Amino acid sequence: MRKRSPTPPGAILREDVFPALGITVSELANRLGISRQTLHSVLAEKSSITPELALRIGTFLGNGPHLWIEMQSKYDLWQAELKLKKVLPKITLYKNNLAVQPR
Amino acid sequence: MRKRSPTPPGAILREDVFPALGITVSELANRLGISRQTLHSVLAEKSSITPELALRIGTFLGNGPHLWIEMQSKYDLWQAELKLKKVLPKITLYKNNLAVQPR
DNA sequence: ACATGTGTAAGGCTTCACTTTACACTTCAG
DNA sequence: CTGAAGTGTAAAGTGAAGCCTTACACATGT
Repeated sequence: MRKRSPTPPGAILREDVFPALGITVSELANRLGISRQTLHSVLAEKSSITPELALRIGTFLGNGPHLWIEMQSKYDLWQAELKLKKVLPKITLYKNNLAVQPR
Repeated sequence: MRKRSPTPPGAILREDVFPALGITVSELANRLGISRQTLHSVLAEKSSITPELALRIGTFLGNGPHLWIEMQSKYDLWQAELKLKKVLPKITLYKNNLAVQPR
């Protein structure tokens, strides 16, 4: 388990990618075909990058959706680990009961 | 874009992994800490493998969540491509307007 | 002064995962 | 044969999440 949370994809988009584009938030939203508020909510890390949004961004940038999918997945996994850290230890490892049916 | 849909993770679980365990669906659900119906719904491909569930399964099997996360991601991406295949072509590729502000 | 872009909030819609309760069916042990 | 256990399925209810439209306040720059 990693020590600290992976950077939220919205932060990467807001701090690294978006500034390099030289367009406004509103225009980017238009180009992506989503509402300005939806994009804003992602940039503000209020909502996550859905597969559809990854596809839109990936198409617009020309780099494909994978980058964003993976970033979001890692972030989601981290969140899930946090949420389940109390219950996970209760799940006992499966041991292959090689003893099937004695004959 | 791939030609046909990736195998749903639920199918892998149902056809490959689960049969090798030698336990009942009810018991697996118990071990995972989820309801029998929830597990059934995944096995029947009615619902997907959430990050939390991937964590539970990965912990139980001892192989970690990544396998399931990735399988689900690929499946979700395929679904999204299907859903957006009409609108994606409308997203025009970003061309770096290297011409910033003429001075 | 006015237009444009932005942050933010609210209301409403829709989808989805998950739970509990419930019923019908099958299989198998006693 | 009877009953327990496992299963497939469905319904109802809850909560979370993404997305949209509408709306308002604020800043900036022409």
